[in-house]
Parts: sequence; structure tokens; C-alpha cells
Amino acid sequence: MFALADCNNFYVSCERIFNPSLNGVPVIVLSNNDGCVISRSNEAKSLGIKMGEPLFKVKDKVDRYNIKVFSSNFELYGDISYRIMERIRDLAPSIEVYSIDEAFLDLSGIGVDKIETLIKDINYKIRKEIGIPLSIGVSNTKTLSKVAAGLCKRYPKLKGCCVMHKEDDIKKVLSNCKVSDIWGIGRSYLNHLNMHGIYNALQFANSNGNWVKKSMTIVGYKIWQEINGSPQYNIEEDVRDKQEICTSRTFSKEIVDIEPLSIAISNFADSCAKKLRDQSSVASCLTVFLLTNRFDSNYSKTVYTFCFDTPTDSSVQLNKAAQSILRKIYSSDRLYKKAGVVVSKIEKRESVVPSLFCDYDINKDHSLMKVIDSMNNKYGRGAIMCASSLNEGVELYSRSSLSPKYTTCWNDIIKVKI
DNA sequence: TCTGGGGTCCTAGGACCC
DNA sequence: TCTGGGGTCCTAGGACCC
Repeated sequence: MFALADCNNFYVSCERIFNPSLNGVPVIVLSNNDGCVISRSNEAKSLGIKMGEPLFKVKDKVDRYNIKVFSSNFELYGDISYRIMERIRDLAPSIEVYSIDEAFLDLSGIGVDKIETLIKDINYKIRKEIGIPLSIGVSNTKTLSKVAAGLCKRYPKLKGCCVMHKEDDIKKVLSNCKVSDIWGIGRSYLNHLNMHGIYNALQFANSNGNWVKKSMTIVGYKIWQEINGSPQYNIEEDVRDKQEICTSRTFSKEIVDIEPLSIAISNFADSCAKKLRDQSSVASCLTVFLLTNRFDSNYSKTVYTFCFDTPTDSSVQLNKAAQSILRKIYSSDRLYKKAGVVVSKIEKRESVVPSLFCDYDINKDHSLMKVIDSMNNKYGRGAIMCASSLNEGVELYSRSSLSPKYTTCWNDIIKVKI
């Protein structure tokens, strides 16, 4: 048996921990630049606010119903998530952290009656000790456990715990579950299934396996098998290293000049370098991309990739490459709305053989990065950084309704440009 | 007027090889 | 007029996730 523990309305719930006046009232959390709605309280959901909707389209409702609005505070959410996952790890036999607000639990070998007790205990402790409400669904496969967790959200009387294991129960649930609510069925698969008269999860489960395999590839076939109770995905306890790392942002205004772009790119390269070091990896390739507004008719995308002789995790080396690419692809007659840096061809740091032609001292560079990381860990992100990352000019992003750093900042930082 | 960010997996098709 | 066959590897793009 598998369980899925899913935090309810996670970002909103995080804001509520530190601000109890938000309980019982409609609350939403917005994406970067306060663009779209990415988390909604139940009250906001019942007012018809949709996931991913741009703020300007729901501004009327926000004003009319006095909906509380927050910019996203990912440092806070990440910290709360870490605490939850560590606590679940104490309580459950084996856990796979699937996303910032979800974890799968391996319950194999545990009897059904004990499972019930276990998940109720987890639910109670996370609620009481951390303050986040959970939905925990249990069934024979990961996909079915997601369906079960979904039931908790629909039926409050389940009190956040749902064990779904009898065949008849599962059939009944599936017949009431929209096929679009199945994990892995997105817009395109939904269209395809609807065209063939399949609207609910039971119809999908009862459809012909060969037809599913042929028309929805192996991906769809695995979903079909999981819905029919045959596990295709196991618990993956080990966190796999990222094969590609990207940092990108949309700007609040369109950017023409190269200077602010250069500052942004410097920050992106630095962030990619930090993520590489966090997983003890180095990258061989670095890509910079510049996009104009995707809602304009003359939308354009410029992409350029550079590959290093010696793969690196150094903020300095990655930033040098990123800056030279920027100067190559930047064009002064465009209005840039989004930019980003991607590092790829990633491998473990210890497996690297330095190139004979490497023109800098790798060990010296590595020591420098170690010092920078330890200072930033101690004094907070941004305590020390490349001067090229320092922004003293235009504000590139907007976050007008940001909550405080409740749990992630202990020191006031004085910035000194050296 | 205003529209997020960061990933993974799979497949088709091109390039290349013998 | 005729113009091979059978592989592998790589990449771009589609689809999906939260």
C-alpha cells in the first residue's frame, strides 16, 4: 500500500500559521511579479477563483469580497515544507518527498487497521506541531493514493484521512472521479479520451489496454495500469541529482537596456551555480535565453549555449560565460520581458577531469565558493555576492504584498560593495 | 494595462555509421 | 530509369507535474 500526504492549500496555510486572522476568510497567494493566483484558501475557491488565473482578471472579486492577497514567500514555504517532511520521516517507515507540499509513504507490510492509526497520528501531529492541515490518501498504487487524498478534500467528514482498498469501493470512487482529475492526465490526454467517450476514471480503467498503449504511448499505459491497481511506480527515497538546472524570471516591466539584464543574468548564473554546489555537481554547458513578451504578436526567443572545456560549479566561471553570451545575443531594439540561465550536461564533481587548457586555478576557485556558501548560510542569502549581481538601479520584479521572513532570517545584513 | 517558475519523461526525426 | 538496410545517438519539442 502507498500513502500520499498532501498539504492543503499549502502556501495559504503557511501564511495562516503566523497570521491567525487569515483563518476562515478568503486568502490567495500570487506567483512572481504578483502575476497569477497559485494558492487559494477554500473560501477563495468557493468564490470561483481559479488556479493559475491572472490577478487582473479576478481584481473585481478581490475588492468585492475583501480577499487577502499575498506575494509568494518561497523562502518561508520551503522552510515549513522541510520541517513537515522531517517530521513525517520520523513517523513513517519510508518516505519520498515528491514536491514542496507532497510526500509518498511506503506502507508495505502494514495491516489495514494499523495504517488507519498511523495516518491519523501523522495528520494530528503535523497539524498540532507545525500548524499545517494534511490530506492523506491510501491505496494500492501511487495514482490511486492520489485519488484517495483528493476524496479527503471533497469530504470534510473524512478528517483528512482516507484508506481506499476494497475493490468495490475503488470502483465506486472511480466512477465519481473525472478522468481529468487523474494524476498524469493533462489537457491533451483529456481531449483524446473525451473524443472517445471517456469522461470518468472508471470508464478509463475499463477501456482496452492495448488501445490505451497504442494511442497514449507507454506513459498513458502506465497510468491505466496504476488506476487498475497494478503499481508501476515505486517509492524513491533517494533524491536524484538534477539533470538540468534553470533559473529564470519574468520582469515586471519590459527591459531595453543591457545593464539591468546583465544584473539579472548575473543573479541567475549565481543561483544555478549554488544549486549545482548543493548537489555536489558541475555542469559542462550553460545556456542563456532572452524572451520578449509572449502575449505580443512579434514574440521572439533568443537562445545561445556555451560549453566549457572543464565542467564547473563556480559562480565566477558560470557568470563570465553567461555575460559573454548576453553580449552576443542582446539586441538594443527589443523589449525583453523574461530571461533565464540553464546549466546542463551535469555530472558529479568528483568525477571531473580538468582540461589541460583550463585557464584558471580550479582549487582556488573552489575554496572561494566554499567560503561564500558558508557565509551565506550563516548570515542569510545575499550576504556576499558577485558585485555584478548587485542591483542599485531599476527594480526588476514586483512583490507588493510580501509577508515577513518569519522563520528564515535572524540577522540584519549590512551590504558592503567591495 | 496587467498573464509564474522549475522540473521530468517520452518520442519523432535528423545525423551519422558501417 | 535506377538510388540499401539497419543500427545508434542526439536533440527539439510535446506533455505532464506541482
